[in-house]
Amino acid sequence: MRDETLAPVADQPSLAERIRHEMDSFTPSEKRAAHLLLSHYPFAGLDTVAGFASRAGISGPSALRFVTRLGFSGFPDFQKHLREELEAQLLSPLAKSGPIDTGPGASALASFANAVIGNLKATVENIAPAEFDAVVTLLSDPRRNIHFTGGRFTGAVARYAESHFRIVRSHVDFIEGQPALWRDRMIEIGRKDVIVAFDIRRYQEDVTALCETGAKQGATIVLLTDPWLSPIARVARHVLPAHITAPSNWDSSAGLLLLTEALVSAVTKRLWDTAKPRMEAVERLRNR
Amino acid sequence: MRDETLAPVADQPSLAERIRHEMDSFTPSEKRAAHLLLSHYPFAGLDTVAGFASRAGISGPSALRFVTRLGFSGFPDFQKHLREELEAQLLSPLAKSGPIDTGPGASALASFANAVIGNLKATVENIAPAEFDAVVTLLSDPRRNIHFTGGRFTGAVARYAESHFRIVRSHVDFIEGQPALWRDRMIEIGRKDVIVAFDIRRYQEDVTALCETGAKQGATIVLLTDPWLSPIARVARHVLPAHITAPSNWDSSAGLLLLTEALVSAVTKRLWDTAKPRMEAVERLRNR
DNA sequence: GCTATTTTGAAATTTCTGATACAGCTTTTC
DNA sequence: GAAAAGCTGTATCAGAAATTTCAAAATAGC
Repeated sequence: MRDETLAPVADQPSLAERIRHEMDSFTPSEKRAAHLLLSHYPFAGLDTVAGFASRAGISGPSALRFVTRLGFSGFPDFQKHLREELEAQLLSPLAKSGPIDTGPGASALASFANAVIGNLKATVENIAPAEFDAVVTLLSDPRRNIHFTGGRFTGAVARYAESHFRIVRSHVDFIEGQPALWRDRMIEIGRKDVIVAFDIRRYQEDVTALCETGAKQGATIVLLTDPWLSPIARVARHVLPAHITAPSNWDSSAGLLLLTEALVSAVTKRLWDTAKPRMEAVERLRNR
Repeated sequence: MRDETLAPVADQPSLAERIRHEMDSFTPSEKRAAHLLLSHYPFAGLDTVAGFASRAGISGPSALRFVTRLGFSGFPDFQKHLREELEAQLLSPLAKSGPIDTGPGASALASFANAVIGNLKATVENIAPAEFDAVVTLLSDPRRNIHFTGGRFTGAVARYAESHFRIVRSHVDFIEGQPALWRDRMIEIGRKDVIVAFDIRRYQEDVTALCETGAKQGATIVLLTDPWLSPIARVARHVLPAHITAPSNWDSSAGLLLLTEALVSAVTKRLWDTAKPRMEAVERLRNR
């Protein structure tokens, strides 16, 4: 575990923080429950057990075990805590530094930007540092092969990731989503491989199929998705959810890009001794 | 079709207001319920019927009658409304505007995110609304052909743009940066064409060459670049600069993505009458 | 590759909650 | 001051929700 930071603000450590810190000690279904709760904190937890469980993609009993593990005597006790925390938070004088430009005259660009910024904050706050670090460690392992893939829109983000990682380290490639293009490549996927998949709602079946096939062959799956979790979460070792809703007819991938860039940055630092010469070599090739 | 998420703006009068307004017409026990609810709004209402009733000093049935009178079909319905109202209020952009967590123990992800958010704000503030609108108008002209292109990293953002615009309107394509791949296509480029180029520092000569060739043949160039301006700016009609510095060995493209998504959003709205059927058609093809 | 351990969900069980019927009480009206 | 109308609470019930049990499935350990 890394930082032992106490409450960043004045209030007592919220349940959300505790969950983030304990994230890596959770079982897979507990992690799912935790992700759901954190991504819609704390409202997801105010649902019924059955509702919460089904939204998290787990069974009722697993949801119960999750709250028991957090130290509550039962689901009602858990909900009571959430309500009280929420009330305390809402009644506290929230320091609200204003957004860029409020008011009806705000330009379309400015209000769109505000929404995106809100997404980025929510995304960061809902990701456990331990989970992020675990992914950094995984992607920094030079003995692993890293494969990036994504859906029709997220594919571009996957490419963006690949174009950076390709320079930082070796054994990096991009896999097109369409099954016809990866079927034959899968024979080489095994325990040494890591598949980093980008998949947000209107989840794509072909990407899911790719990950399921990979997982079956022993590959480690890292998933960057939305708070509702792509079905790939079922087979993923690590899940990093990003908020994507925007005042638009389209979802925003800015959160995914943020995570991607943060991962690139962290892995580059971690592998600096080997990454630096590689980056210099690339520069030399470009400048000739 | 995806659901049309509207901006979370001017919400209807909250339940609290309605209760205050109708207070006079309540029976004595209804007034007790109302007072409790208003004095601990809305948390008191999230309790069980029995809990709410006993705190209000009334019986269960009276509490039920109270919520029925407010127009809800039952207690669960009433609670659902309260939760939704609360969530909408808490998640409104205002609540998310301070910096994330600036302490020394802040995670790497959080401080990276703060830098990116700073970039987004700076980007928005340095772009003239008129310039942005002009680009929207240009990209909304159905008689124009739109070509997207970009460098080794920004190319992914250009692809992202293309994959959205391709659905919203026709005559959209992506041009690979390498001259060998576009030389022959340039013969078709002329006055009716728009080239949208993404280019940030370590400016790529091949992208510059593409734009210069296009400009010479009468195409309109739109450039998304960094504040130091790619050389393409000399031939560009419109320039949208984005801040890109981050606490990393790499630049951040988040500002470019923000501009891209804002453009997609604005053009989609502008062309809604024709974009909607196109989007529906794409959905239908995907779902077969 | 097999066993021991952990994790998980379907089904059964228990608890509790929201809803209702009805009788007593209070207030209003003539 | 009596009857009618309205309001309220007790007792009860039906249904839903939380919880427990237990066997299957997955995982880890050797």
